[in-house]
Amino acid sequence: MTSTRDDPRPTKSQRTKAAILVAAREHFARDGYDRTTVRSVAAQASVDPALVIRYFSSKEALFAAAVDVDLMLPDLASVPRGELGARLTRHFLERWEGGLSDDVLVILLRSAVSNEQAADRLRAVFSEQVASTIGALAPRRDAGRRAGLVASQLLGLALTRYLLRLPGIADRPADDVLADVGPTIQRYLTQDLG
Amino acid sequence: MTSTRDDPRPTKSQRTKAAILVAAREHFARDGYDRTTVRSVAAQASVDPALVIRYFSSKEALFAAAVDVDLMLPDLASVPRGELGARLTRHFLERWEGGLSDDVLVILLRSAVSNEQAADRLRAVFSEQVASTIGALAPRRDAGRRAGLVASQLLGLALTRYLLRLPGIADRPADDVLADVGPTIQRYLTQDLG
DNA sequence: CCAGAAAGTCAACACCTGTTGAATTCTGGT
DNA sequence: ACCAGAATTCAACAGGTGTTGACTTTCTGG
Repeated sequence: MTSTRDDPRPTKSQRTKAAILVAAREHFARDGYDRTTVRSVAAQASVDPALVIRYFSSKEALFAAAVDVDLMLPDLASVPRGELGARLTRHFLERWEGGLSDDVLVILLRSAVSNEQAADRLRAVFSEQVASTIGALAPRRDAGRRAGLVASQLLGLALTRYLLRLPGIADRPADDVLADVGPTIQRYLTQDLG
Repeated sequence: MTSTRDDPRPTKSQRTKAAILVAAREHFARDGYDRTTVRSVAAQASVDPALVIRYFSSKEALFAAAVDVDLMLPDLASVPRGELGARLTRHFLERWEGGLSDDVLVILLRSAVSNEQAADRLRAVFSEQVASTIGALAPRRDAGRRAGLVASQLLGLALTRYLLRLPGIADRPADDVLADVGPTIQRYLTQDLG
């Protein structure tokens, strides 16, 4: 055996497993679930296709592993009520735009649109992370409604800006977009709803 | 020859061609471009796969034909300025929700996310139809910006409501959604922008 | 009634997919 | 230097894809 446990340096197989995961994220993000092939992921990780299956059992399981995500939403409870919209929107933009970011969000959105399993996953992330965070701010009765509205605007922003790259929204600086969209989110979070 | 022209009853081949198109729209809408197979479209149209190719040359061309769409945007010039948001949002919801509707919008959005050709097409529809309609209302300088914002919210609504079926937005009556989202669109269309 | 065009089918191709089990190479401990 | 066991590759499978060209059926005008 190479090491029983607590070896700080990851074992060889752990490292290639991680490399496969990185390559998989890149491909899933760029091409979506269907167009991503086990062979292309393997090639990019400089590895045999069979190894990908050996480590992850199947393409579906590889996807599930690639998309295990934490939105890292800020704690909105400590934010002044009047800045909620701007704060949440900025966080969202940074999470998408950050060069360091794993491409997990792109993967999830791109794949969820044509893959029911991915859609399940996204709905789960949404209700566990977004809806519950917002639930902490609003009366229970409104929480789902507000969360849905926020999601419709923020995911719409991601869709048009990062996936479709629509002119008029994709070609503007993040700060400008923030200034326009932030107030909408603020309204959805705090405004009286009929 | 069966008829030179202006025969009111479509010829046989025109009818099966149309049937293929209907089947194709249904499959592209439900499954997206990649998962839709020429064979399954042919089967649903009760026709040989080869015929699909014979009539449309290739799967890509079939897709292009299936997605040739007219948003049928209302003429916003005749709408009172204060009702623009509600009017445009209602039109949009009806266009998606209408049982009679061809599934063209679902197809376009679902496919555009993972298919660059479809994305081109959607950007074209957007700039030719949405951006120009809005351009008629706003100063040229703001038009692109407003159109982008409107698209981000309306496509986000479609995404979360019809494709992802997020709870909190998909399970509410259209009128409720209209009441919440309409004012946002109104703001994007008419409000002063910094 | 029948030639010829139109409409549609058949069988096959070349290629690509996820996945498998056996075979091979690599590596660390004694 | 040896060798167990981990790490990885090889070759192949069964099934599905878009597309093609030759063939057959169906229709129609003279």
